Amino acid sequence: MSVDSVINLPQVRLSCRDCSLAELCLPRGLDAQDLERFEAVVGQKPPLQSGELAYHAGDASHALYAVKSGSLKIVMSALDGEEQIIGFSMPGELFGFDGIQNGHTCTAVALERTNICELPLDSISEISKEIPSLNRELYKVMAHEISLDQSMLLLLARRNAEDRLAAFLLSLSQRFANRGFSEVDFTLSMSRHDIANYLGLAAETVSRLFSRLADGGLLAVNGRKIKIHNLQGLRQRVGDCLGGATSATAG
Amino acid sequence: MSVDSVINLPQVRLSCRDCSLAELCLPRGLDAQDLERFEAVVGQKPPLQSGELAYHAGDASHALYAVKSGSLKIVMSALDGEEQIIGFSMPGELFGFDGIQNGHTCTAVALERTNICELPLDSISEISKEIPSLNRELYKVMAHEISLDQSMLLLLARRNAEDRLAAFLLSLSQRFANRGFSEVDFTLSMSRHDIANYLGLAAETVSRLFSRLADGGLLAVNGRKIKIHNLQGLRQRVGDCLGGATSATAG
DNA sequence: CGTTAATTTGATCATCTTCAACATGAGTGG
DNA sequence: CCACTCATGTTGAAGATGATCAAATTAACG
Repeated sequence: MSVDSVINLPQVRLSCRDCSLAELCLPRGLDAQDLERFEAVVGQKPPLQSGELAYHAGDASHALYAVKSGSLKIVMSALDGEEQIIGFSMPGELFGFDGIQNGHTCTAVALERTNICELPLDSISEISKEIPSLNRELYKVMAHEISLDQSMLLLLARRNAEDRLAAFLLSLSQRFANRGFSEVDFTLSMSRHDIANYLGLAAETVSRLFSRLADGGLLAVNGRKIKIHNLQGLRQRVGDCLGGATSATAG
Repeated sequence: MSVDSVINLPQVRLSCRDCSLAELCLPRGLDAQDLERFEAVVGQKPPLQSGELAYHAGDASHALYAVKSGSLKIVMSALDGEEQIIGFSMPGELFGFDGIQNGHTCTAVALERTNICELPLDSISEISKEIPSLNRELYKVMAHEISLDQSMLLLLARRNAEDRLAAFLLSLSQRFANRGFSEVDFTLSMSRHDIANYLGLAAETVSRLFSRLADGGLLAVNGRKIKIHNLQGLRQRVGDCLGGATSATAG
């Protein structure tokens, strides 16, 4: 799972140029010169242990974050204590968009040992004035986030449990593939309970659906280890549901 | 319902300064001088009749839009033809954020006779370089859109049918109030079918829920005319669900 | 005023939730 | 190395919520 490409010293400046995720991350649109200026404002946070928070709902939001290794869940809490997982963030993905206005509306929880880069909003805002392509890229990333959330609305409102899980697995598969990992053979970093919450289902239902998909020969499940045997079949089962939904940036 | 404050000539330049919705709309953060520059790039489209489109999924996206009067639904289509209403846009609200990147992912349909202002992306991008407060405001509006979509995810994933409808009505009530209309007495511009689609329910269920809420004495329903008798009670019924969810900008 | 669309209401059915019991597995301490 | 515990996951059975099908009623509009 580890995608670290640098030694993880807390708070060191780090080079996006040397980062294996640069093609997926915010600076993907920048030329060498602008990239250098961009790097100068990027900080690295100490690694998060599983269960630790990158930020908490209610915190003032002073930065965006990029996942360098590991993964997180982005959780929105209702006033009555009910929680909803809004998305999962994987290496190369940005998170922290929730409540750029009035402080965070979500909490970001590491699902495993996780390294993140910090992009202070002030600095970003400052340099994006002078780097139009960065400004454009930021808009794009936010518009993308909107599209993903909206695809997720369609999934929750119109699809049954099995379609939702299949779409979720396909999304993960796609995201692993984009990062150079196997698209048919991966390990989930989130619990059944987290998957269920994300998909608006009960954990028991998710468990049953995994069994059913496995019985159907589409995939093999061993705890959190997934082997997709029939990617094409899985795609067909999802139907033509989604135009690529289920989160690639979140928060 | 009509909030027109100028005569509706197609494509005329119009004054945001004279618009009764200025406080709700994008230019709310601008001083007099910047407002003038902003106005210069705003165009007005010919009024849309009920059922007409502001844009269609697949169209290149070359503008953001603001509702001047009337209302629209923002609809996302899955490849298999299934449709999901992502939000409803009311006067003073912006829409058209879907697919700023690769063309629109949604279709915007007028629910009644509707006037909209057009903010060409090129011009916006141009002048926002020179008006930092406009740039900031744009980010805020998009971040707000993300928060709303995410609150909607919580609503769809975790709340039952009655809570969803109550939350929807409260959201409308709030938005009418913000626009100077009664918060307890208003007319829906969307059909039961549209409401049901938006809330991930069947139209029959929505109809039954209206009856049930009316039987409970919380409100009176007469077709699309709603009279809320017990706003506080409605709020309690929704519980502490939402931090203000259910769409104020969409698309 | 007649025709069509929208809405309401009823009855039945399916999906998914809930409750409960059991299995598995990692981690701890004897 | 094994027993114990707590967390996580699986499976079964019953029940509830909301969907679907069907029919009746009302509203909208030319």
